[in-house]
Amino acid sequence: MKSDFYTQVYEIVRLIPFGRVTTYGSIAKALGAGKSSRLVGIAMNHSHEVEPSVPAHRVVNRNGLLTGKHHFTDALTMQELLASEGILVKDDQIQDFRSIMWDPMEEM
DNA sequence: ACAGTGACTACAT
DNA sequence: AATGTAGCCACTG
Repeated sequence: MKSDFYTQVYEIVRLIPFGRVTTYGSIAKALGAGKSSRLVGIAMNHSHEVEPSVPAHRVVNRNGLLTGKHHFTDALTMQELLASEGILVKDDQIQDFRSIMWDPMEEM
């Protein structure tokens, strides 16, 4: 395998349930590399060229802010995808973020 | 092999 | 509360 780390990140992101979100830090911690939250973000940056596709819109920073929305085709794509899952987004901020937060550790 | 980079976080001012 | 600085580490050129 040529980049197990990225692959592991993608796997976890695909495990995120419909209508839920998680954070970069949580994913990093689930991989046993709690200090590599930045790498998770970088991995997501390549997620668009990976198969099968990864629901990157379900990954936000620890504040529930859509920091990576500009990396999507259009700046509003991420918010719309979330909205289609019943997740309310206001000014790039996920509403009731704490309630829909999903911890990947729970599935491990 | 070395230096730069980044969809993050935590701490400091 | 808001802004700035500093660790963090796998990947790329």
